[in-house]
Amino acid sequence: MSTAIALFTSDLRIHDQPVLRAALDAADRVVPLFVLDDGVLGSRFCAPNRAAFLADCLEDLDASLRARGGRLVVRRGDPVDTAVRLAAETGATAVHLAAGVSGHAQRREDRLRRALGDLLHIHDAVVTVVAAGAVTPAGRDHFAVFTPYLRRWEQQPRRDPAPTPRRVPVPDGVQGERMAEVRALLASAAAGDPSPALPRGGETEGRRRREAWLGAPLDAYQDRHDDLAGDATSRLSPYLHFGCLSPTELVRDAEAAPGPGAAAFVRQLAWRDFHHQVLAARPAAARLDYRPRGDRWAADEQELAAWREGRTGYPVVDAGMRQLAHEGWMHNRARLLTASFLVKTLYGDWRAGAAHFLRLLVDGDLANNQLNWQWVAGTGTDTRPNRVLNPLVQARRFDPRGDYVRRWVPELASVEGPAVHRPWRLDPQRRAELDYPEPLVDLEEGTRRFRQGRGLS
DNA sequence: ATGGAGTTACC
DNA sequence: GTAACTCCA
Repeated sequence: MSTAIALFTSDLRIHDQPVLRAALDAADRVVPLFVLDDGVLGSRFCAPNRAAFLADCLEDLDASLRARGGRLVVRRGDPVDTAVRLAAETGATAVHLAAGVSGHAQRREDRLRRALGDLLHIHDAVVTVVAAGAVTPAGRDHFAVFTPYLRRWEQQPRRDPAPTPRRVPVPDGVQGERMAEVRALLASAAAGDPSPALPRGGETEGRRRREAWLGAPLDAYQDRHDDLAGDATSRLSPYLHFGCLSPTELVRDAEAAPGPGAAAFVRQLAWRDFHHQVLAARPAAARLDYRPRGDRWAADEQELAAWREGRTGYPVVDAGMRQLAHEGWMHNRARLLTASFLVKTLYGDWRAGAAHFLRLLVDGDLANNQLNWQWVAGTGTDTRPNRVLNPLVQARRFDPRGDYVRRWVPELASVEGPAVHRPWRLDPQRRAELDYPEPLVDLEEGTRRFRQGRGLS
């Protein structure tokens, strides 16, 4: 009787799960293992929203495995030590793992390889459609420009989705935490309570939302995905981040849908792969400027706090920040405009903004988050560093009636129409009644502030 | 405003 | 010939 370990990370699903599939194909019995990483649990990365979502994912995965005669083994500790110890304990002759792109994932992979040698099997294209590094430009290790990347990405042959296992035979007597204990551990390790309107995690919920999204016509996506109040986005990002959904399956099924909306949606999924291949090649870009531009970031702590709490005095910015706090999620257009406000208007360091997003976003993904922030900050792969998103222009374009603001900024709920975007123009008595902050900076009087640090000798 | 055309640089 | 860069939007 041979045994293999399927080490789950950001691939918490049983459908199109190459890691689990390979373990099952290669051995008689499989230990599906998830390690609550002490290094993550005890750090600032243990964000309440993702910890709660993760508990849902693990519970759902355990239930799916139990329905197939198995279960999920969850242990707390160092993932490498835990996997090595479990391999010795069960006599496992193989450990299967999905390739990761972050520095943390790469170090974990390296340590596992040193400890396990040939026993370790790394699987590509589990968390992305095209594996990081699978396509590269001549003479470089990664693409720095999206359009040529997309061309190659589209031509790349797709992996066939792995068949869903019917039976998962798990050896008897393998110790693991009970699911109630897992949830309690995650809740106590998290620094604070989850957002009130956090979505439910797990593959089952993810697939339900996937079917709903693909079942409705995708036509409108191209025209409406930027509309803040319309909220016509898939909201599948948390499920993709935790691997509850296979991006390969999602792209295949979206491509089967007709029309330009489907292509626009697939394009967004390609951006995900693009950022993953950048981070895999430059893991330090999670912290350091991809292209250092000599910026001198200037926002003070009070301005930063006002931004975090959604009281900058710019209603569309504050609406985004409050949606983030309430749902653990923000409309992508709002992410761009709130990020631009911090970085380009207040001159706040993108790292501070990215850290706040990572604390709250339930889909908070190192590659997408840090590299999108760098894109906005002008330090990323983009070669146009001086792009500024004016919140008033963004508001007019993407929340023309002001509905998004009224939904998320209750102080302004009584202000009708697009006037809600400029509360400073209301008469003074009305403004006093609203109890809404004065704008942190004036963007209407031609006093546009330019970023500092550029062009200085 | 997560672009396009034209140019440069390097395979 | 391809990807990155520059300028122009």
